[in-house]
Amino acid sequence: MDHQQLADLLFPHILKAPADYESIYPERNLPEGAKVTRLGPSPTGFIHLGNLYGAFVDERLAHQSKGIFYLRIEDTDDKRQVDGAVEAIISSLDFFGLQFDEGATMDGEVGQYGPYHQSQRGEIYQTFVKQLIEKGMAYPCFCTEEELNGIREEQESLKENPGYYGKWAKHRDLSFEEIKKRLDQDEKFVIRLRSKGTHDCAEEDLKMITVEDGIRGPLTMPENHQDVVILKATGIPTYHFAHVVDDHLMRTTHVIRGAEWLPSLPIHVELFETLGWTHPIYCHTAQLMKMEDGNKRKLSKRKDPELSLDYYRSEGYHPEAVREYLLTILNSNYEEWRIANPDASQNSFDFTVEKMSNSGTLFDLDKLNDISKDVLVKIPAAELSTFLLDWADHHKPEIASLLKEQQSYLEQILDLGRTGDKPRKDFVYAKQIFEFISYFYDSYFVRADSYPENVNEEDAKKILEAYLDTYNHQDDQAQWFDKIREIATANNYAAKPKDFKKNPDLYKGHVGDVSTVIRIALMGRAMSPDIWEIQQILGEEKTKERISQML
RNA sequence: GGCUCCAUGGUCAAGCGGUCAAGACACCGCCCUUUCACGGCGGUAACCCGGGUUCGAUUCCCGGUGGAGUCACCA
Repeated sequence: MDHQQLADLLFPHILKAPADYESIYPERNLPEGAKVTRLGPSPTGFIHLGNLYGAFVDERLAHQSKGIFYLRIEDTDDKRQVDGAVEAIISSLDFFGLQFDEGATMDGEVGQYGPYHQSQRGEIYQTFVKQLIEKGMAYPCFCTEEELNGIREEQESLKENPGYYGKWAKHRDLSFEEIKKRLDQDEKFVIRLRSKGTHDCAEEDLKMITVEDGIRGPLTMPENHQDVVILKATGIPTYHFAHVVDDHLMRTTHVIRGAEWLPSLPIHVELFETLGWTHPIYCHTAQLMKMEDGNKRKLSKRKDPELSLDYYRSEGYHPEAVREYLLTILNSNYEEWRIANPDASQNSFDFTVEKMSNSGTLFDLDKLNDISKDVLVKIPAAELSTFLLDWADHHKPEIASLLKEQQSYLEQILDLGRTGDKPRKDFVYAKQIFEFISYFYDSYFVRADSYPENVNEEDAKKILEAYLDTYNHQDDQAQWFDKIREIATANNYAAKPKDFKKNPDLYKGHVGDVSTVIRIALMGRAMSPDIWEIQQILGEEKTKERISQML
């Protein structure tokens, strides 16, 4: 078989040679040790936490080493394109603070290694495919879907491994004439790799390959033996081939991807070898798991829409909190570092792949929430109010207008109890914050909690009546509290909790119960910041009104 | 089913041949406090099983078991 002749027959329009691309995309001129990473999403419009998790590693590795972090759109699957998906991806990542140095952007492409949309790189891939055909390392395959299904069924009934390889590779050795005849009949074809891998031998004779994974250390597995499709009938490459060509030509040094890619690693290794290139350092990250029916399960795009990035946006999680959470599950020593450096910037943490976990991490909302509290408590009220307003604008327009009417009122509210050395950590995410402070707004004020058990209706009324009678909005905090004590004593509640604890039989309760009654009358709930401070913000009129309503 | 990865408390996770097996979240208790929080202190709770190697295995090796992933002209 004259391979050159076949190559020209198959790809007459390809005139460039691989060497041309090597010079168009030369080695990058970067400082020693600089890492080049990439994010390669397929534009289905759906990004979830797992994508962000991986993207974070890419970003940290690149920027920590003064390297390059770029965005490449892997749109080789024409069936799964979604309009506006690229924009959605970029803006979503930007929201969480991830910026690309190169690649696809809102305003087109930036960088010398483009195009960065795989759909626009057809000629490049085909040039390398043509070269493989010239060398006899790849061949056209005309099998239809039905034929392929037939092969698989036969393999299944024979209990042989499924796939296109060895004797099952029907079109591996088609003659030039046969190929030409099929081409003349306009038959559709794909290009397959002619794998050099072994398969029909004893288990112990299987050739193994060892790849040093950046996270997992040495990985040993059987070499690839499948004649995988590298170019689809549409002339577009499969992921495998596009990955190898692009990451070589774009001079990627580290490929960070999920563990679901582990099984196809041998394919990629063979492809790199066949093309005569060295592969980048692979870092296979652990997958984000979810607990379901007592079992862990990989986060799934279809089943877990609540774990899409949009979920965190619409709930109003602060991007900084999500980053902080991701960092703590990404690097096991991050939490420790954070405790030692409470005010340091996240970027000053020395991120390493060695400290990454390689077993599946269960997504833990409790932990995220806890971290979020710590992050939000450090954000000044003015900034927090901007964040809240921005969230409301996008997700709760009716609340947005309400909040905007009195912005300084909002800031006072958000500042409550958050100053001093023991600030309250009441806030978790925007939606929750609004619910937490909703009693400041009449239209959202609800009475959710009831009086403490040891205070009966009658006493509650007496307490509130006395409170209203003696209420003076000008009282300072001490004066105000003295009055509460008097009311407590007058109704046989201990003025000090300790007195009550010493002699529980002498009292109906203690001054705390009295406070709780007032709190519930004013705020509708048993949990809130300091009552006196709230009253100062609420104003005299509204305070009295809420108390009166309960009489 | 083949191949691959993984295996320490409920969850995340230190550990890398000798430890009373860290820490964080959650939970419980106590303290502080006018209440609610915050904070402080303390507590419950773990090395999947079986063989080796070794003076000694959570740690190394082998075999089970369990969980996960993957076997497309999807990425």
